[in-house]
Amino acid sequence: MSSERQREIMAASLEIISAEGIQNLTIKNISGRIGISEPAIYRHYENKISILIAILDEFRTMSSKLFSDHSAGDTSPVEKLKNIFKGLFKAFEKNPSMVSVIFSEEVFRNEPLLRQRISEIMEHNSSVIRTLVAEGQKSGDINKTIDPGYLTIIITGSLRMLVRKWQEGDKQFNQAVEVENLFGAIASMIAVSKS
Amino acid sequence: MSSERQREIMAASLEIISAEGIQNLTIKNISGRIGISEPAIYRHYENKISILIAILDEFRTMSSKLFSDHSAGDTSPVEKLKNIFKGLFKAFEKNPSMVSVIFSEEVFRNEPLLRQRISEIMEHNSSVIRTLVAEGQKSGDINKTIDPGYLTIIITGSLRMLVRKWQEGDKQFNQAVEVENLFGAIASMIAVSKS
Amino acid sequence: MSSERQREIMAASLEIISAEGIQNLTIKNISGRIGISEPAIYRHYENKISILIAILDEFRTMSSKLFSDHSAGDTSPVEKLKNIFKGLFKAFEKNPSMVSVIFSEEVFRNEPLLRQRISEIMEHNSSVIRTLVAEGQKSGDINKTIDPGYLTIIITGSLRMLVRKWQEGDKQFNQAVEVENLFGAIASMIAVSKS
Amino acid sequence: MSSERQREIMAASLEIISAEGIQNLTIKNISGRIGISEPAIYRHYENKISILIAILDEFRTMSSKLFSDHSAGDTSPVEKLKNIFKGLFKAFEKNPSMVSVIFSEEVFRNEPLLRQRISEIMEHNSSVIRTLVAEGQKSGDINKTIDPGYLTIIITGSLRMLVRKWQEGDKQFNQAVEVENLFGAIASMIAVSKS
DNA sequence: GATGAATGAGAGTTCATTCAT
DNA sequence: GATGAATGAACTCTCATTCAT
Repeated sequence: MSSERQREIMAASLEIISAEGIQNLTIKNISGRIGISEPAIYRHYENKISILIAILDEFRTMSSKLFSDHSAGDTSPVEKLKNIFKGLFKAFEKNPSMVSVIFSEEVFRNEPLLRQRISEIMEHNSSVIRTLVAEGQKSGDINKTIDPGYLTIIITGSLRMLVRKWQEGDKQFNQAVEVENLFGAIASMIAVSKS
Repeated sequence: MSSERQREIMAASLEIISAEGIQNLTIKNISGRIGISEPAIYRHYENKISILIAILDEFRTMSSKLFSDHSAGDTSPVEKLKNIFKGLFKAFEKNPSMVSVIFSEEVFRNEPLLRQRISEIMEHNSSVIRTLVAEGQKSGDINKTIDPGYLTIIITGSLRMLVRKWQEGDKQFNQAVEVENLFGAIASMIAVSKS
Repeated sequence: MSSERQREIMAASLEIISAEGIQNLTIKNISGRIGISEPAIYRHYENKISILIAILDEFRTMSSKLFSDHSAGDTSPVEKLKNIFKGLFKAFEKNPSMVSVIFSEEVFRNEPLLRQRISEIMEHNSSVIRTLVAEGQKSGDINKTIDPGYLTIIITGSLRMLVRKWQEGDKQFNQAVEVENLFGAIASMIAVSKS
Repeated sequence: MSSERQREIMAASLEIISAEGIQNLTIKNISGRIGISEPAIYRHYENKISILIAILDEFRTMSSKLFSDHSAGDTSPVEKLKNIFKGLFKAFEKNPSMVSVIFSEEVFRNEPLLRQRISEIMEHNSSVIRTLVAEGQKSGDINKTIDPGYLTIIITGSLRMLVRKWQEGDKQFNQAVEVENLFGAIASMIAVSKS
């Protein structure tokens, strides 16, 4: 679907977002990084917003795939949640600039198309988690007394906060271990007490 | 400390951030909203960044006061956490634009002074929560098996996610109830199981 | 004639010109240096140009006094010229910012009042020198074959170049010696060869 | 090396400097004179300083060529000096705005890049003159008793003063004759007295 | 596909000066 | 005498985008 040049443009954009912040994502910077002229960009994308839409769409595809992949199989819902967590973090590690995009909602505020895309992604991911939570409560793995809606907020919020901390600390900490630990903490909290 | 005009500029800025997004926070917009000329702004603030710093500093004062107020007293640590949650939300309700500022980290990325301020606020708030968590574990109110660091991530992350949802949904939901419920969920999860 | 404040303003202006260049001579800088408000300046001078006019007028008085002082007496014309040179340099040393003013013609170009003042000063000084040269030629101290007009250009140009070099080198060299030497060179060149 | 537009911009800048003074050299004025928009300038020069640097660099090239051209050949050093004088004045006559640039040191004071360029040009020209003076003294054409350093100051200073006078008088006098005469005066002063 | 040149709109900021107090 | 507040005009520079080639 995307031409080579389009992928190049998306990659350059992500690099810029990651290295210099989304505020520095200008057509000039993108074209400069690729080594083409500014107008050349417009041969491949209608305008700047389209580039970001393309990036978000790719992120959507990736994250959607990740969520459905890991929510399938016959492991327990809790195990599935953990795998989603880990998968997501692995994806961020491979493409750290994605994090900046996801956290740039405020920047996109006046761009309905971008805003909507981000909402959709969040919504979709949330719903997968909510489903897994419900499943877990049904199967008796997750404490039934907790409202699944709030539990979803807690889980997604925790995950997001960890991502933020990772990003803030210049991506230095061993995220595999941290995810495992954070998830372990959540798991132990929501597990049915076996006394 | 702040002159009347300075407060007016801060208010106008917050209104703009809230209504049109931080991207539209321009000197022209600020001065236009107040009804003065653009250069007049510079009589009261050295530059645009200083305005944002002033706003963040006010937020810091407010939130710091809120956190220390509610972390005092002789109620249980869990109760204190709940009060902090509720107080914070009340503050946001009173000044909804503050939320936009807090979530604009990505926009401030290249402004060390702003970045630092936000970090400080977050760090301080986190540390208060961590202390309360530790207290709660010591007193036997909070489950000792959960690592206090991760628990803090979970609590702050959940809170943040709720704020985000509130903002996204155009601040329509009854946040008092939502906070109560979300916190109830967390509380039940971290409570020592009394079986 | 000048009030204390006026002198203070002139002094501050000269300090700024000397330290930061005439481009940085702003009402804000002047008032800041004195420790008064900007409008206060306008109580003492009609506008910025008036300040510079006052400075130039003072320079005119000083330099005019210096030229007439040294061109009197019963020493030889050449000796008088030397004393003028030395006196001028001594004045610059005492008030180095005057040099910047004198060399700022280009900046004053669009200010007829300033331009004229500078011209007058130069013209007057030139004419004194021309007179002394003529005297010297009459008395037989200076070679008669050289045109007094060109000789004046040579003398004033040399002096100016030395001032420039002094200024460029951050006023470090021993100007007393340099003036003496430069003038010695000129003197030997224009002296009537006594062979 | 310079594109047509770049040369056009340089020319317009020089015209402005010459006609309205360097203080009126604004991007708006430059673009207005050429008949393009202000931002268009930035396609051709990074910023305003770059334009001035380009101008100074061209002046450097021109003057350096002139100095080396005339300091070669088998005429006497004094003759060479004269030719340099005449060539320089011819260049100024062809491009009178160059004079304004050269005399704008005070304006450039806070621009290290420009300051340095001017210094380099002056330094280079001085050194060529100093060399010729030394040669002339060696060959017996110039009086050996005069220190070559001071003699260089005298020669360059005189030249500069003549340029200034020419500029001040609105470039009206016959500079060819004036240069010839001034140089004649200098030449007679430094010639070895043949008595 | 790509480029050089250009542009309208707008950004933040500075400056000399004025005016009511 | 002095000040706080304000302003019109100007300045340099950036940005997304367009168009002829």
